[in-house]
Amino acid sequence: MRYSEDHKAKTHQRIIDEAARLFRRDGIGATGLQPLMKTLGLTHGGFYAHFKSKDQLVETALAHTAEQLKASTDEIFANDAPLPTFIRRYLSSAHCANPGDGCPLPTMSSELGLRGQASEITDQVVRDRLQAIEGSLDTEEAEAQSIMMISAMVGALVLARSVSDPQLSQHLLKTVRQQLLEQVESAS
Amino acid sequence: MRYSEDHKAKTHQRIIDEAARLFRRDGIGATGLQPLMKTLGLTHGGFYAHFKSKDQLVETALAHTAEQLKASTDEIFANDAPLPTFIRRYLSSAHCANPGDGCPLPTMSSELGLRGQASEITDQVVRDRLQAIEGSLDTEEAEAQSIMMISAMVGALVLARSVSDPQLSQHLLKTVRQQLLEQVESAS
DNA sequence: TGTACATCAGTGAACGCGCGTTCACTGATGTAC
DNA sequence: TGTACATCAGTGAACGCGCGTTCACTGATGTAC
Repeated sequence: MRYSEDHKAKTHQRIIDEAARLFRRDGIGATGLQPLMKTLGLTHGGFYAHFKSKDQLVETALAHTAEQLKASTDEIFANDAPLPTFIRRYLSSAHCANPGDGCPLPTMSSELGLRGQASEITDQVVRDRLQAIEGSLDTEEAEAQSIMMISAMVGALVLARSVSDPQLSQHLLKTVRQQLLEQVESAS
Repeated sequence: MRYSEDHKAKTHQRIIDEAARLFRRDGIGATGLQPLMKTLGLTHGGFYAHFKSKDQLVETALAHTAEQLKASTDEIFANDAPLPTFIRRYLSSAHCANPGDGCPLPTMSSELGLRGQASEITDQVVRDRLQAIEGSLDTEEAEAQSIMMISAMVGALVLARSVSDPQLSQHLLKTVRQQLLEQVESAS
């Protein structure tokens, strides 16, 4: 069957989008190409009309996630007083409950650390975020503070997702959220 | 071949120790029973003389890790001014470089979150740590501060292990270490 | 003390399964004449 | 306008591989007589 001109490009993008979701939600290793393609209503053989290998998809999907992340971060930081918004969103129950649509840092640490080329994308994500936060802090020690904030946010999300007690999970999120917001307020 | 009386118990423990290491280093899913047993100089079939299934090993190994962790934490917190020691050890280059011998929280978040029974062990690990830190803080807001500290430490380790640039990695660790140590000093 | 037997931790081939990957094939549509 | 052909995204069976698990077997040692 021959399709319309942009059909292949659309399918290509659908694969990337779904992969970016599943890699973050379930991990790279636990995401099979067969289930991935089935989710899109396709068969697994067709995958190789779009990508050379799973590894190539991983890199593409990671790059796509990084781009998306930068765009949404930049959007937040284009406004006034962006830091409280960023903190509230990052440490929201929604972000905690939907790792597939969120930040890849808390979920993919172990798998990212091992990959050579792909983990350079991680470096850029971390540096971009640090710069954005640092830029909106007027204090001395802005750099150290931005590192502390990012670390606390990533750690809080990791912990909130790891524990099985929902109350403990929410308590961790809420506490770090409030502490960081206070810190931002007192700094301005 | 029949072995000495405590031979089986020793092998049993060797399996648990190695599994606890590999689960933290490579993840549960990525750790195969065949390579695990081979590392111990055994064949894979013998595994089932010791455990009913891989799942049972996972639970046993996780419980063992939690116990070990509690023991080493308690040891640190039995001394005077334990917090600086704990912070320095947790955010050391050695801990960062050897996930297999360290805290399971930064590496196993995604895999732990999905497991029912096993993730209750995680709850206990988190609560134990919080209590230990909280107890050695004399300030008001000791609870909130201990949550912030744990989050920052876990997040810093996750980030330091995720990035590919060693300098960035060390910088993240060092900055969070110094910030937390200052915070502890100023609180006492 | 010497011999026959029981024990059972560990062996290694085999099982079904899902993985990533390959490949001969399909068939609706665009193009050539 | 009608027909023959080329295209190529997607199909689905098949590949080797490592996984978790099963099972008939081994053979050094302890026990019974």
